[in-house]
Amino acid sequence: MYMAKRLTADFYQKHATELAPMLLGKLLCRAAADGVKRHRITETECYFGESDTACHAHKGRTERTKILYETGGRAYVYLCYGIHNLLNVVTGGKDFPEAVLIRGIAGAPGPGRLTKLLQIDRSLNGEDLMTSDRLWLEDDGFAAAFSATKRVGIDYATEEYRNKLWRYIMKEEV
DNA sequence: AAAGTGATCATG
DNA sequence: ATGATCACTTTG
Repeated sequence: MYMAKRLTADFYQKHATELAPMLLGKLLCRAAADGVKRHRITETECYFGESDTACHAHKGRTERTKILYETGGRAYVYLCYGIHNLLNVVTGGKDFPEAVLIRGIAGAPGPGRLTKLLQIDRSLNGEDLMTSDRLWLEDDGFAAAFSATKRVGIDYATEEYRNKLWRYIMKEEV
């Protein structure tokens, strides 16, 4: 048996392209009034650098995107379509913008649904996942099989980047 | 298929 | 100050 342990700095400093599939099967942990809830991540998607036309930072550093340029291990939460809070994990080294969008957890498919369930909103933007007592990630040794597909909802990106297989979906447990 | 909803960013 | 644009979800 493997004790769940919090993910640490060296893990988050990998590139988003490498880390996105590794986040599948990890536990998204959220402190609530009635205790800590843990949810297994089932779907992720990565956004990688200013050259990625789907990445929020593709037009450079702004007030909203500056968190993406930080060293990996922070949360990037933003409001999408005026309604949904979307949770990303900032990855990689300092001054290179990249992140992994958490698109689904067990029992709550959809990036907007899971944040509603876990009550994650922009007050958690910038949260340090390595030290926070409100939001963090753990590894309990679960190894996930997965498939890679194209990202969704990014019609505005160039064809090259629309076609990247940067969405990772965990296969059903058997 | 289309609305709902509001922060963000570029433009004036 | 204003307007276009969205990394979605729900409803019909």
